[in-house]
Amino acid sequence: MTTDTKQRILAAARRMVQARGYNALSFRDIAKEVGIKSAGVHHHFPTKGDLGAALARQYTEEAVTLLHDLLERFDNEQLTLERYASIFRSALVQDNRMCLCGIMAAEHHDLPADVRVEVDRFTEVNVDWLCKVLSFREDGRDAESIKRLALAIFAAIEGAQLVARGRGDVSVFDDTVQAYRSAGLFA
Amino acid sequence: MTTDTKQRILAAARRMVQARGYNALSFRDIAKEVGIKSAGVHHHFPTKGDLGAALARQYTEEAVTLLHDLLERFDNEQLTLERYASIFRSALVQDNRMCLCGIMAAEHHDLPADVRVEVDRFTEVNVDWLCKVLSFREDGRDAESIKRLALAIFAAIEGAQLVARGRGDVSVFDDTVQAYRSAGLFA
DNA sequence: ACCTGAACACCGTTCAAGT
DNA sequence: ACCTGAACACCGTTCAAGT
Repeated sequence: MTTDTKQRILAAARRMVQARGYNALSFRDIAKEVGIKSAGVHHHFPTKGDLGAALARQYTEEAVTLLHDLLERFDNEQLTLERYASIFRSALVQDNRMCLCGIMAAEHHDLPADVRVEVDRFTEVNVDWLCKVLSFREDGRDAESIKRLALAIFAAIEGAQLVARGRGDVSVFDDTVQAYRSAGLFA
Repeated sequence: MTTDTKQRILAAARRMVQARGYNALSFRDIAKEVGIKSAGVHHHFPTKGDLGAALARQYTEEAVTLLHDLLERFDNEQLTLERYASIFRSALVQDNRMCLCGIMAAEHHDLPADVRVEVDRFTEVNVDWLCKVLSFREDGRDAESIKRLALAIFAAIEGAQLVARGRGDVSVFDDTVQAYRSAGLFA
């Protein structure tokens, strides 16, 4: 049994959104890629909002397991955060794509409510994970201060990805993350 | 003599892009706001790319003079960077809008070449300005290190804006910038 | 359950035509 | 120079109909 239509729709849609955003997501383009008609796509995802929400949900789920694995083989903060940054880097390398939730955050105004919920959850998952990584430190930081720093690291990496993508140049991402490190934003 | 149609088109378009992005920019919506037909908008800006480029050019020009004034009344680094951050903050406060070039960076794939050029120039203007601010420091940093830090500060602030907008919460921006400061990314 | 064909009201864009 | 009306090929979406 081959991968079913629903999964192929999700895969095609994911690639489109990471490359061109939620607004540029087209049922007709998806249909062309999958080999059915656009009305057929609607059978699996009644509205564009349903597709977007499913997309973001799946994306966040994958992030959860990926980050879980990364935390399991935690050795030290620097290497772990380097691996974390390299996840965002790899999106840029793949045809200058962006984090699905990063690009969707920019389109906040056009997102249906249930898509927004998933975008928020992605941020939460990342911030919570970064909190865990940072709590390995022994600098007696309180939980609130850790949470703010975690949010800052997440925002900084999203920003590095956004600016590097705008320039169409991965080395901008590398330089920026390097500067974050030497400035002391993270280990 | 009142403001002419061309300027009113640019003003309406600016508001739309900062709220919903380049892709969501609609000639028919602009026409409705200005009080003419969509074909009339094309008389002033032949293509959507022409309008986008003019928009980004005007936006960057305004940034140039704004940043110039900010540098003229430079007193110390911390206050100057606080004023700088507050520019990006004010966009969020105005109906959760974004930096025009930030949101356009996310749409990089869909931008015509001449729009991309302007988005790049905005980044350059900001980075160059930050370099000047940072060069007031007396820590004997070389030019390359200053430039990387300037790029990092710009990317970090864009990221803070992006994430805060995604959550629809200005306080996320404030917390993040505060964390950048305590982490030592900037004074 | 899964998909198509045809229709709806929208796009950006073009172009001939009006003033 | 400035704008309109009408047309073009596109959208997302709906829905009745086919298998």
